[in-house]
Amino acid sequence: MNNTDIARLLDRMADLLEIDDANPFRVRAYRGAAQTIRAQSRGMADRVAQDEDLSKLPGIGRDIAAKIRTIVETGHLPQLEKLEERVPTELSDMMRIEGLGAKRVKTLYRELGVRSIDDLRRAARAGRIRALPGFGDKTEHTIMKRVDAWSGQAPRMLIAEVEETARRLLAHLKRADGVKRLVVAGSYRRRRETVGDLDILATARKDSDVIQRFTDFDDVGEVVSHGSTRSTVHLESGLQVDLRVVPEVSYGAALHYFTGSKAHNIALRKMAQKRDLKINEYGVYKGKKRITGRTEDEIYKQFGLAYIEPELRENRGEIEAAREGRLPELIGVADIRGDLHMHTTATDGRDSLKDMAEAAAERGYEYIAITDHSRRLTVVNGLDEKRLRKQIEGIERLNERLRNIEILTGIEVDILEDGSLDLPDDVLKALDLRVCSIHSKFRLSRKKQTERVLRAMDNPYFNIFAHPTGRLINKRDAYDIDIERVIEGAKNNGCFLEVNAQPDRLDLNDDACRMARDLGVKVAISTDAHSVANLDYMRFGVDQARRGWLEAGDVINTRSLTALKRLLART
DNA sequence: GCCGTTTTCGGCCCGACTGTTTTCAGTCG
Repeated sequence: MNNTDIARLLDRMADLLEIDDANPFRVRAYRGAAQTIRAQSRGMADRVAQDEDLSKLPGIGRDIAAKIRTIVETGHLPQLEKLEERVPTELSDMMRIEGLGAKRVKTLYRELGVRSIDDLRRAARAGRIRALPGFGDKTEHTIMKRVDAWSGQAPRMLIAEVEETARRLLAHLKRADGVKRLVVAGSYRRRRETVGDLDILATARKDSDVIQRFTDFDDVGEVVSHGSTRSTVHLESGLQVDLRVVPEVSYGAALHYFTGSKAHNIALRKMAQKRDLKINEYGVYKGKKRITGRTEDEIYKQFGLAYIEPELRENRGEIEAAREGRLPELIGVADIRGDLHMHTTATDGRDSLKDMAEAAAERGYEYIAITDHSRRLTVVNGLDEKRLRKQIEGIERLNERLRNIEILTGIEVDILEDGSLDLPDDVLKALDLRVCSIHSKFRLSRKKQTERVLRAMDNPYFNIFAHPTGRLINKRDAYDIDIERVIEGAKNNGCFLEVNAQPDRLDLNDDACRMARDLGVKVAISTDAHSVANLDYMRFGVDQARRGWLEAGDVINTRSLTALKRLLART
């Protein structure tokens, strides 16, 4: 049971309770707990195994903590199963259809015996829904449309995938009359690795046609709502986009409100309550009087807080840190001096050594490392000793010609099942740097996988552990590994961990970055580029590092070449 | 069901939009 599974069970519990007319605050408690769990990158199973007190997590008390423990230990939630005897569990699925909440689902069930999405489709087609109290022709029609378009859970999209859409949409909206500011808020602005929808905030004159322009956008598949200050659409791609329009004086408050996270906003709202103030999307209010809200900075100042970067707004201690003046000074893309993981045509890269080096120089880097795969990865024509030595010579020749960038010789060497590295020490020794990674035997036990890596780190030529958990977002789970022990192993051996900047890896994730920082282990942010274009992934890695509270000093490829070489020497 | 340096009981965010309603309930974020 991973966190998503546990959160899903709690959400289901909330749905069924709501249909069952339970106390609404009790329902909300389950939803809140599910949300907290989803926001954790560390597994609940892990915490339970460590015997941690789950009720320390926000929104999780004694009761739900015990339920989580039960779920982890048995895979079941007895209270949910009890409830399912009375309320069909599929009703919870029906609530995923937009426009259907607990009340309507309950009516459909009680009046028409509709208990699944298939039932719902049949009832809508037969025209039985429009006769129900509170329903009508239009509602029946929308339900039919949405049921037909229904494809199960809409997956969160990679942030890199939605960026292009966001850019085009903003460019389109910019040409509306009377629009002043346009910005994407929400998890996109917090730079989460995936986003569920896009939240666009605009400030505009009252008579602006920005909302009309929004619903007229080429890619719009369905206009869900269209009011005077907000509108929601679904794009053809399935992505939901919300636009909200507020007056200029409310810009800061609205930006803060719609950037979230929800947990961060709630924490701040509680601070406001204590001071007899109220925060909403229009400003900070004392009674009916708006006292601030033009900028986010003003709002934080109002509560005696330093400005908190969007990437930190997850209610993971950033408010306390802002109060005590100990927020990190987050790393930026401009701090990066080189890229330490990339491939060429020698293995599975698309561009030549020379092209990669020149492209890196164009991006202002002082150094790069060429790290093609090692021999074990035969499918990508991994380098054996002979071909690697040849590549080293090629790099030496190129270094003599290129003046503005230094190419480090390197390898992405496989960590074999027994923890040995895929090339002999005397070969590894000839290189400037070794990136080590796992590409096989993903399914070892946690103990074996962890020890495999720790043993590999004993090799004096192990520098950087690449994509340390092996996860591919939306495609493959992380292999089972004790990342805390791995970080400690890196610390003991003078090794580093990678933040792989590929948009579907972003591995280490934010929480693990923070753990590394807390344990005093530095990371390398690398693109693992397989083409010149991939070099631009760097900013996604930097985003993830920022979410993990990392400063420039925590990242080895912000160092000068001399300082970097000293770190790689493992002395 | 959660939460608490004023509370262990009594609060718990609220504004916008839609459709079905003659003044508002349901849903969403």
